[in-house]
Amino acid sequence: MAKWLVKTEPSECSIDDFAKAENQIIPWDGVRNYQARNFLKEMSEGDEVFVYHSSCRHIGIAGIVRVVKSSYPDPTQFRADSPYHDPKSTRENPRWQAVDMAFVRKLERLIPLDGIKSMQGLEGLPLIRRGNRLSVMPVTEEQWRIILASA
DNA sequence: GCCAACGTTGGC
DNA sequence: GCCAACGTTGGC
Repeated sequence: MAKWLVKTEPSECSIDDFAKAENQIIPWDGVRNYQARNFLKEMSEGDEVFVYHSSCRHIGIAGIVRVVKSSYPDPTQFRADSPYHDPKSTRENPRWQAVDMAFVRKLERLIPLDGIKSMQGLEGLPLIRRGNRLSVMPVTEEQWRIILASA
């Protein structure tokens, strides 16, 4: 079972939104970066995912969700009224993918970015690499264990 | 295929 | 609000 991390602005979609959502499921759509999309395609049902809150007051990992539906064409790319609309994408050859994720739990205390940066053994984690902008990334079992051990 | 210009991300 | 870093676009 693979592990992942996704970034989100909590004003858009937070771990609390997962807890409150119908069936506690939210489609993870609107990803418009090829590298991130390729990781979405690799996700399988049951994979666990850290939810990282970015661009906000308390930056860090706030909770855990789980993939409940593996990748499918992101419907927002076809909607002319969506901010995620991509006029170059077609139904026959869709560019962008989404997955469905479900709430697992909120961490009792957020794991702050500073803490993550100071942990030993996370050197390979894209999140803490300088200038990194990847919004969907793999997390190794070892990295997952190290991060959770601090929670 | 190169690369400058531009828009976006995201921490501070 | 600032700005460094990065990805994308488009002219050539």
